[in-house]
Amino acid sequence: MKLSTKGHYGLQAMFDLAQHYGQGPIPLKSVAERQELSEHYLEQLISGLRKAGLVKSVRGAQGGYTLAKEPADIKVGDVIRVLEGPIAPVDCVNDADTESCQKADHCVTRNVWEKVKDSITEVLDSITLEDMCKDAEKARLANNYYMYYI
Amino acid sequence: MKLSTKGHYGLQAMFDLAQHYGQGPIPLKSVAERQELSEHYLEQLISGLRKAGLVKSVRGAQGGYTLAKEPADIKVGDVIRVLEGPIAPVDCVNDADTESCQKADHCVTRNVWEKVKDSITEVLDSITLEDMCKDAEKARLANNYYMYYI
DNA sequence: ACATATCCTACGAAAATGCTTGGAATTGAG
DNA sequence: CTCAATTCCAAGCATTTTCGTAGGATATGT
Repeated sequence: MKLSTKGHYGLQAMFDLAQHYGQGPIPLKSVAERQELSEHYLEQLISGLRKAGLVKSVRGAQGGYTLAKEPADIKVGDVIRVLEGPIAPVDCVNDADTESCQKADHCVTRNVWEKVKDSITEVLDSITLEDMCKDAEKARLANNYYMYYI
Repeated sequence: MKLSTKGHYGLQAMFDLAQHYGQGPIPLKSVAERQELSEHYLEQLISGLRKAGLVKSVRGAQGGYTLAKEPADIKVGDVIRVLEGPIAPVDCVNDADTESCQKADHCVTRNVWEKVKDSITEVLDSITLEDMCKDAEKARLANNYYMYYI
């Protein structure tokens, strides 16, 4: 039940873009530096996100990437589905899968994975990039408070 | 976010043992046949479950495996943790991981994975093998009903 | 004695992962 | 116009993981 680095790093990158939303195109180099990730590898990940319509790119000098929609309109689930494929612990609970298990109707273990799938989906689709930015801001304020009074 | 076949097949095997609980040791060969899995491969999976104390074995002719506890006392989460390792989409939300991310305290993406972890754990630990057996029985009855009246 | 089992170790093919490499195309700034 | 910054694209590649298979040793009821 592990996420690959695609989903892991990719969400970090999208969060970074969300934090700089409205500041024009952000070069991937700066994202990679802040998030301490390989720029070339990030490039591959963000390529998929662009094709999926989640980010927009501006080529050439002073170019970079921006979110294609407002942070409030991008769910973590949207990002993860692009980078990791369908959210489904086993193939037989993947709706898009044509040749799923014949026993599907009366398969009890399948029911377990269906519940897990629903549960993960619920969490990922309930969090937007804006939510994450607000969390970050809260954490920042809490940290300042701490530093000031101790 | 995929489960490996270890967790997938392993849970099927445990469910099979649960359905035959109280009938003495069940040879792996019969489990493998019913669940349509490789016996040799299942052997490796159940070996881990035995070492973890979830199943007991009886060697020799007329031997086999039985659950070490009642189906009601074995949670799906127990089985999955043995077969798949800690339930944690990324390492930095794995409590057992010593060298987790330094930024842990103020990492916003980490919070997302923490929520996902909690959500999966909640589901897997809320279902016991007995629950699965009851579901199977319900499905069986519903199916008979259907076959009888149509 | 023998058939039926568990137990154990090792091997191995195939796929996925996590990048790196190298270069082409685009474009704003000097 | 030139140059540096940047996206875009395709391929390669080492490592790890996955998903088993193979072969045999050990135990035990009949």
